[in-house]
Amino acid sequence: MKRATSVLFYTIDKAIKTYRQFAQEQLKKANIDITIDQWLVLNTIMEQPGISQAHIADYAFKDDASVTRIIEKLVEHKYLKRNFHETDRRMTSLKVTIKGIDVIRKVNRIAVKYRATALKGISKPELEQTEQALLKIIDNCNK
Amino acid sequence: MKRATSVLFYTIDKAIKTYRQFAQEQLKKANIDITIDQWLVLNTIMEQPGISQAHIADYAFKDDASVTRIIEKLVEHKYLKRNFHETDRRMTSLKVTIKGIDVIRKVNRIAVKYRATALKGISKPELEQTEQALLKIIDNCNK
DNA sequence: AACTTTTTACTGATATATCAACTATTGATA
DNA sequence: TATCAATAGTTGATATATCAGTAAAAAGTT
Repeated sequence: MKRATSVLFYTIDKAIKTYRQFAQEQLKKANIDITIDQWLVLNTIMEQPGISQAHIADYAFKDDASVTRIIEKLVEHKYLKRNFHETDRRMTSLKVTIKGIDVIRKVNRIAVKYRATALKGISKPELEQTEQALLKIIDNCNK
Repeated sequence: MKRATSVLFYTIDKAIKTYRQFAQEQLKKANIDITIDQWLVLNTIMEQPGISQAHIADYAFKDDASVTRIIEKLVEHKYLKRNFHETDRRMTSLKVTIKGIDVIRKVNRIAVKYRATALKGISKPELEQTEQALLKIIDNCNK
């Protein structure tokens, strides 16, 4: 981990890992039995009912295979019900259960707080500039 | 993925994943048979001969267990030799092989380029501000 | 309608992350 | 020195990421 050009990527990596650990810890403390990634997928389905797994993958920036397996876990936990799609038999029909709705509510309540904690002391312009820089990196890597 | 506070973490996650994919792709194109994480560990040992696995974990921000397994892969690939430490028998003595030195050289040559590509169009002050914001997040999550 | 391409999802293999439990060794201390 | 605590590393279990390959269905084309 050296100077200037290389160190930023190291810091990005460390920041997201630290944040994830922090977030997961907050959920554990609140006795909420779900991983951050599972929540992300579940919440995506909640917000966009009828969404396909491929679109979940796009939206949550995950691999198709990961989405398939995360959905398996969500079904095991009874946060989600999976059925065949009525008109397109390639697709699955995904329905968040009452238990799933409940866990999302709980997570969201806590998430608002820990996100604020994680961003404390960073001004809005700074946040925006940071986001812009990251978007630029994403763009640069996609060419 | 909603407004203001939550979106940044999503962007951070996406940025580091996109960058990793991009970097890994560059190595593949150059026919270099090593993963980014393996390189990170190997390079750390190269730069700090005699370093313990625990310190590698700290330095590369990885889990102890991950370091153990990454080192296994590096030994399998013959990039690294592992022996018992002479004075402290709990520790391992890690030596980068000629083949290891060679692969590090190759990666470093390419890494300089792809890092520059990934950061193209972002000014030095912007980079520094971005880094500061990320460090602040890390700090906030560690309290 | 027959054929081809695309889409959707799943599966297998491998790599890494994370947490917890564990062994062996060393260091501290009573 | 006998005991206890700390350190270094490994291992197992589980979750996720990534890539490649595959099957089934749907959509497009001739």
